[in-house]
Amino acid sequence: MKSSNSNLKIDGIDKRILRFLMEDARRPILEIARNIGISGAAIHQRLRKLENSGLLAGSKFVLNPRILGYTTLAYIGIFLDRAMSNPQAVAALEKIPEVLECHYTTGNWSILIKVLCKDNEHLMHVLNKKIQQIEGVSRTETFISLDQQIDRQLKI
Amino acid sequence: MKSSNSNLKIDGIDKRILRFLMEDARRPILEIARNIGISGAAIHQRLRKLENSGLLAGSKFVLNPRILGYTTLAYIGIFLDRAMSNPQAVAALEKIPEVLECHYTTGNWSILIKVLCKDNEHLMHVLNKKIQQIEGVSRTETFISLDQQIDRQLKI
DNA sequence: TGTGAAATCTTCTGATA
DNA sequence: TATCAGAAGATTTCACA
Repeated sequence: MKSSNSNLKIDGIDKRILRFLMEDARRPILEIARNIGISGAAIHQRLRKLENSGLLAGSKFVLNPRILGYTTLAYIGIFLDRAMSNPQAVAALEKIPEVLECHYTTGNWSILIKVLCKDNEHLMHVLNKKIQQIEGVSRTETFISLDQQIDRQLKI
Repeated sequence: MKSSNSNLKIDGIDKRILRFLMEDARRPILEIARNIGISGAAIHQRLRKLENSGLLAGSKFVLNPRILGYTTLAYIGIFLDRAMSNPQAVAALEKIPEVLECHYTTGNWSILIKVLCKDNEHLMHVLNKKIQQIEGVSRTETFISLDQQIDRQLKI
């Protein structure tokens, strides 16, 4: 639960810097500086401020899973028997590499997970041989993403 | 639908390079080179190959939304009246900045979306005043993420 | 696929307006 | 918060094993 105490004020220049870097983390600071019209040192200083504030949570290379043959994305709602088994269930899910996200949620299920598989057969295998085998898992509901239309970050 | 024709072969060195950069996109190539024990030029060459293959889909700065006061993450299943209204519904969802993901899915709903809001009140507002107002939306089911336990990319 | 070397550009820091 | 300037380091390309 990373959070910060700093009374963060981000102005329009901070936003422009962040928008550049949210699109391409490797964009040189000097290039952004030339675009915005201030010095590289100023951007450097602002980025340090933003980092200290905790707003900058890091940077990532993004892979296209299709190139590796991963074409089936699904969300799975999981019903657990007892509240007791939750942390163990999460620990078991963490060991399954196909599980990319895991949320405790309000509503019908105890847990909602996002899984990425090569194809439907692979998804079936993960469901039947891995997820259903976890102690405490009583029932699951699967929603396959037929097409992802939006994928973005918080707008700043 | 980005995809590629290249017959991609990634070896152990490619994987090590990618693992470094998936964790921190701004890690200098030369530093990775020293870690792995090959020259910077070789890494440079491999990265170009990986980029041409389409596997590298870019890089992103990651923000911590909590710092900006966004603490409520939710998934919302949407029932649409007619299949006809789907593209219009997606177009309308795209205009709502709180909507970060949108999937056509199998199962009960037509669409599953992920929304990020400041708090429950903000979420209520987005639900009642924005999402429910979209033509064709008949009913929604909301699942608030109480705690996200896993958040990662495809393991390579 | 790999390397070293050279040119160019970037990052980072410190002094200062 | 901004600037400039300099040192250290990174990127990129090329000729070649």
